[in-house]
Amino acid sequence: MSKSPSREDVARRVHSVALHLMRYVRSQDTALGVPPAQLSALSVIVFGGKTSLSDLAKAEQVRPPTMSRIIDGLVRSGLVTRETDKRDRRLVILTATDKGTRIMHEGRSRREKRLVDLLQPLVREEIDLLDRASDILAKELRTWTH
Amino acid sequence: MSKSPSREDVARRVHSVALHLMRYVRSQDTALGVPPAQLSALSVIVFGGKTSLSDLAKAEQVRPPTMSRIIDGLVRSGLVTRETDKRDRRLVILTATDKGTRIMHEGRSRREKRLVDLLQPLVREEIDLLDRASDILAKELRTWTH
DNA sequence: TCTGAATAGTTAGCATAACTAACGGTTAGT
DNA sequence: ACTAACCGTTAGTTATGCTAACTATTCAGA
Repeated sequence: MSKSPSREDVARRVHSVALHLMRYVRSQDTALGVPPAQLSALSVIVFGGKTSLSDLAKAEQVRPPTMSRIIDGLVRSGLVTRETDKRDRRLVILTATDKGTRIMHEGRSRREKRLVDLLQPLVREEIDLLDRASDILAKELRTWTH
Repeated sequence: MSKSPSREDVARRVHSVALHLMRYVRSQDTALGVPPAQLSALSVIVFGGKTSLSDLAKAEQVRPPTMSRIIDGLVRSGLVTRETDKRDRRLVILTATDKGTRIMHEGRSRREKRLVDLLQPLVREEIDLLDRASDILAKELRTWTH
């Protein structure tokens, strides 16, 4: 029977693991030729559907000017289209192109493969445990971000 | 009894949680007035002790020229000192100043507090579960990075 | 021992990405 | 109709990533 760890200990470990995990999966993204911030924004556009620029900026926790230039890059690469909303002409509506959608799915697939490789040696019980741990953290993160 | 999730599902959830968790804790770092890459490098110098520039670059998964400039910033802010090794005069030895050490500990404490806040509502069993999950992932990450 | 290869770090030049401040165009409220 | 609020862009600064090319130092072999 091992001693129960303190919240501080667990916080430290969870933080360290999250940090290294992100480094581990991000190494796959360079193959796509799309810079990280653009890739992240594209992901929201593809999987979240059409959005305005401000909403996207909020979702990515970035200021509007920053998002404006990220979109510049995506439009220049033909991955996203920019159009003004008919109802409210102040709004900019972003839509992923076919090319953008294709690249995003490829990227997602690459990252997932990489993570699945990592989880490969784990047994059923460990996989289930990771799933429950993810759920717990996801639930708490939702209460803090919304 | 709920159905066991596939490795792909778990990979997706773990990835998503790690992503949001990093965003959540990083929001605390702006208060320190030290940019993210510099903070990360400083962390290695403070907690890992003296290192050469190349070793630091490897640890941070960055090219030497990039690390050289990150160190420029840390030296300019008086958080780190640069000196050439006596034995091998090609090497640059980085050491954290008192100010650098102080700031690093403050940053670590802020991040941990933030994470402890997140974990606050969780019960004992959930904390233990997160601890085991961290251990599992940490172990797998070690086999892939070393 | 001397000469050439390898290693460590820096400099220069480029692209991406973050910020604030300031601005123009659009909509909404009184 | 006027004013305030809102949305997005432009301009300018700083930070961070890369490759290529360079200097200085060390090492290895003839």
